[in-house]
Amino acid sequence: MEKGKISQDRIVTAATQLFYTQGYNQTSVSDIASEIGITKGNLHYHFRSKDELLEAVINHRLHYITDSLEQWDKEFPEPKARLKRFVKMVLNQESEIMRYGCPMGSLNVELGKCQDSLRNKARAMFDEFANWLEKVFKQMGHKDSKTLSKHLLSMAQGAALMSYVYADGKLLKRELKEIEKWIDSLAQK
Amino acid sequence: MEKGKISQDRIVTAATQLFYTQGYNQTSVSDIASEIGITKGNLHYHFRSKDELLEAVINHRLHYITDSLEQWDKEFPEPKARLKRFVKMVLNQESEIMRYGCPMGSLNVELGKCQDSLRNKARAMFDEFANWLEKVFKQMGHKDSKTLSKHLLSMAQGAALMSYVYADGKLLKRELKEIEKWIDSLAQK
DNA sequence: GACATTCTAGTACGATCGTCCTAGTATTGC
DNA sequence: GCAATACTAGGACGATCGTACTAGAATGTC
Repeated sequence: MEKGKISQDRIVTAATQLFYTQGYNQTSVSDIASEIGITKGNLHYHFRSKDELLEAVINHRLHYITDSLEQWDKEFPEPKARLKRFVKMVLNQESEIMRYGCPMGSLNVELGKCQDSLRNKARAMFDEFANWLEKVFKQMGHKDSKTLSKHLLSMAQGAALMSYVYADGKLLKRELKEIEKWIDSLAQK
Repeated sequence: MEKGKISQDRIVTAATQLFYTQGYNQTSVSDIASEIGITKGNLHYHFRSKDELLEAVINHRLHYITDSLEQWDKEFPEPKARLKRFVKMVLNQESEIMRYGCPMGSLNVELGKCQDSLRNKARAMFDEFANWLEKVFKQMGHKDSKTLSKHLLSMAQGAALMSYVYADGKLLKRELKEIEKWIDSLAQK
C-alpha cells in the first residue's frame, strides 16, 4: 500500500535484529540507520524516539507470535501436539539462541532494569505464550493450567539461557527432550 | 591491613550492588563513585577502567560462591542435602530475584552481547556451581553428572527468570518445590 | 503542470559517558 | 622529621549518544 510503510518496515526489521543480537542499550539509532543505508535524521522522521522504535519492535514480535499461535491452532487439534509444536519452535531457533539467547527472555532481562513501561511491554510477549499454553492445558482438562503454563515457559527459558551461556546446542536439545518427556507424562482429559 | 583495601572494597561492594540492580551498561562510574561519596577521579585511581572494575566485581562474586560451596560441603555430608542447600540459596534470595533477577544469570545475559573476554569471565560463575553440582551428582553415583548438573542449573535459572519477569515470588517457590521433588526422585549410590 | 504531502539528507545541539591529568593531602617507612 | 608512596578532589578531554531543526527531493493528487 503506502510507500511509507516500506521504509518503516525496513527500520523495524533492522531494529528487531540489532536489538536482539546486540541488545537494546548497546544498539544506537545510528547503528540501525546505517544498517539499512539511511541517515539518523531520516529515521527520526519515522520514529521520534528510540523508545517509540522499541515499542514498534515489540509490537512486531507480538504480531509474529500471535500469527504463529493461530497457525498452530489450525494445524494441530491435539493439545499435546500443540505443546510439542511450541517446543519445536525453540529447537528451530537453536543456532540463534546459542549465539544471542532467547529473543524474548533476553529482552525482558535487559528492559526489566529500565523504566516500568518498557518492562510491561516486553512482558506482553511472555503473556502471549502463557495465555496460549494455559488454554492448551485447560483443553487437556488440567485445573492448574496457569501453573503448568508458567512451568513449561520456565523450563524452556532455563534451557535457552543455559545453552546461550555455554554456547552449547546439545545442551538445548537435551533439555528440550526432557520437556517433551514431561509433556508425554501429562494426563489428558 | 592496608588502608587502601578499605576503599577498594567499598568500591567493589557498591559496584556489585549497582551492576546487579541497574545492569552493567546502565550503571556509570559516576553512579558508583557518588554512591560511596567519592569522586570519579578517585575511583579511576583504584580501577583504571570500568572493565577492570567489572572484573573485580566478578572475582568478588566468585570468591563468595567458592566460600559458600566450601561451607556447604562442611555442613552437609549427604549429597541430596547439598543439592537442597543449593535450592535453598535461591529461595533465600527470593525478594532480590523478583526485583532484579538472578545476579549470575542476568549478568551473563547482559555481558554475553559484549566482548568475549567479559562473557568468559561471567560464565566462570556458572562454572563454579556447575562443577560443584557435578561433583555432588558423581558422589551419588550418577554417570551423567555433567548433564544433571546443567539440568539443575537450567531449571533454577528458568525459575528465577520467570519469577523476575512476572515479579512473582510464589512462582519461584512453586518451581523450586518442583526442583526439590526432582531431587527426591533421584537414585542415590 | 502546479501544489501539498511525504520523505530524505545533513548537520547541530545538549547531555552523558569513560578516561585521564594535575595538584594537593594523607600516610608510611626509615 | 623527611622523603617516598598512596590517596583524594576536581575538572578537562574527546567521543558518542538521542534528539531536533532545516532545506531540498520525491511522490501523489487534482
